[in-house]
Amino acid sequence: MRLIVARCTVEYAGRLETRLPEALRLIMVKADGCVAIHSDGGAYKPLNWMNSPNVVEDNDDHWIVRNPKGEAMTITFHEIISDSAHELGVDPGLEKDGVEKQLQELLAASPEVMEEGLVLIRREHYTALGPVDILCKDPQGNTVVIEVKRRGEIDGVEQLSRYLEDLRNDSSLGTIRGMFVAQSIKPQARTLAESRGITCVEVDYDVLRGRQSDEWTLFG
Amino acid sequence: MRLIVARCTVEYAGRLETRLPEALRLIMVKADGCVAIHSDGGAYKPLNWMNSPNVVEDNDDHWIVRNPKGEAMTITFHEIISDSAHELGVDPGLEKDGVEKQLQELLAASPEVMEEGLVLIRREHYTALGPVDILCKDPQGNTVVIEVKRRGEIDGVEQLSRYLEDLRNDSSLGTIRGMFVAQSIKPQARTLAESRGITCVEVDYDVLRGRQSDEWTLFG
DNA sequence: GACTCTATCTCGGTA
DNA sequence: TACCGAGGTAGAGTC
Repeated sequence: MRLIVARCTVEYAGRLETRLPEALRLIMVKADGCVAIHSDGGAYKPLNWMNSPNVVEDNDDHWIVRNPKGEAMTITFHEIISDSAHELGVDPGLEKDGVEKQLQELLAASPEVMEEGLVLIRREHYTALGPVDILCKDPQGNTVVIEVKRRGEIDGVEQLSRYLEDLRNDSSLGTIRGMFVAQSIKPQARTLAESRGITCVEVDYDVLRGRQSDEWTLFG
Repeated sequence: MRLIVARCTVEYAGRLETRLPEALRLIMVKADGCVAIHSDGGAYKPLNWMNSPNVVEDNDDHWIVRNPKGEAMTITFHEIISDSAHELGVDPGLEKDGVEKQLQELLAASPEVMEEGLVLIRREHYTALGPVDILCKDPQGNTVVIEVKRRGEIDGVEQLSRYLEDLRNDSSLGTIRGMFVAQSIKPQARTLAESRGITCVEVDYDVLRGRQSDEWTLFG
C-alpha cells in the first residue's frame, strides 16, 4: 500500500464528471491497483476513486488512471508532502455475525415465532423474479410467503408484492398470503403492507438467539 | 490525518458483530474523529470503521472507539510499523456534473423532448408519498406525472405507480397518466410499466445538453 | 455474464 | 431529528 500526502487537483470523467480544486489530500494506492483520494473528514468514502482493474499512467507531475470501461481519473500533483509504501500482504478477512441471512435461518428454524401454527415448507425458494426468503403453511392450509428484512422499509414490501403477484399466477400453491418480517418496520412500510393485505411482524434478534440456545439446552 | 501501519486485531460490536484476526493493516484516523481499518485490497471500503461522532479510549496497546449509539470497535496493536500525522485542512469539496437532478432540469426546460405538445406545470411537486419529479399537461388536457431516472429500473416504476395511485385519489387534477423517463430503461422495468399503462421514454443526456446550448445560441 | 438483493451501506435533502 | 431517495452505489450470490 502506497500512501501519498500531497497538494493536488483531481478530475474524474466516467459515469459523471467531477472536479476537485487544489488542496492537501491523501492518495491511497492499494496492492490490487485501486486508487482513492481522501480528505481529512467525511466518513470512509473517498472524494474520488478508481477501483481495480485499472492502469496508472505516471507522468511525474500528474497521473492518469484509466479503467476498461473508459472512465478516467486525473491527479495533478502540485506539492508532495509525504510518500511511503508498505507491504501488508493478503488480509485473512472479516468474520461477520448477525446479518439478514442469520435472521432468516433463525426464523426458518422457529417459524412459530412469527405466527402460531406456521410450518416451514422451504427456505430460499427461487422464482422467476428472485428468491422468496421463506415459504410456510398455516393451520388453515394457506401458503404463506415470507419476506425477511433487518429493517422493514417500503422496498421490501414492493419486493414481497411482486413475489405474491407472481406466485398467485401459479395456482398449484393454493391460497397465498404474504408476511413481512423485520426487526423493526417503518410506519410507511407498515401502512403500504397492510393496505395490500400483508401481515407485518416485528421480531427481536437477541430473543431469537436466546430462544435457539434454550432449545439446544432442552433438546441437545 | 493520522496514518498507522500496524499488526493488529480488530473487533466491532454494534449493528452486527465482526472479528478481524491478526494481520498488517492501515489504521486511518481523520480530523473529524472517524477511524477506518484498511487492508491492501478490496476497493475503497474499509474492513471496519467508526464514523464520527465517536470517542477513542487510548489504552496504549489497544484502542476502544465508542459512539453515542452504543457501538464499539476495539483495535489491539501487536506491532506498530509506522505512525505519522498530517494537517490537511478542510477540503474545498467535490463539484459534480451530470446526475439525475440536471437531467430533470433539462427535461423540465424542454418537456416536448419527452412527448410532443407537453407543457410543464410544476417541477418537484410534493405529495404525501414524496416528490413527483415533473408534472405536465398534454394537448388532450391530461395531467402527466413524470418520474425521471438516470437508469430505468423496476424500483422507479413502483415509485411512479405509488404517486399515480395517490394522485388519482385527488380528483382535482383530472385525468392522470404516468410517464417513465430515463437514459436507458431495462426490459423488465419497461414490461412492468407498460402493463400498468405507463409510457416509457428513453432520452439521451448528451443530446439534451446539446439541445440546450443550441437554444442558448438561438435565443440568447 | 446478467440479474437480483444486501449493506455497520453513505450521503444529501426536506418536513 | 427522522424519514426518504440517490448513488460513479459496491459486493455477494444465483441463474
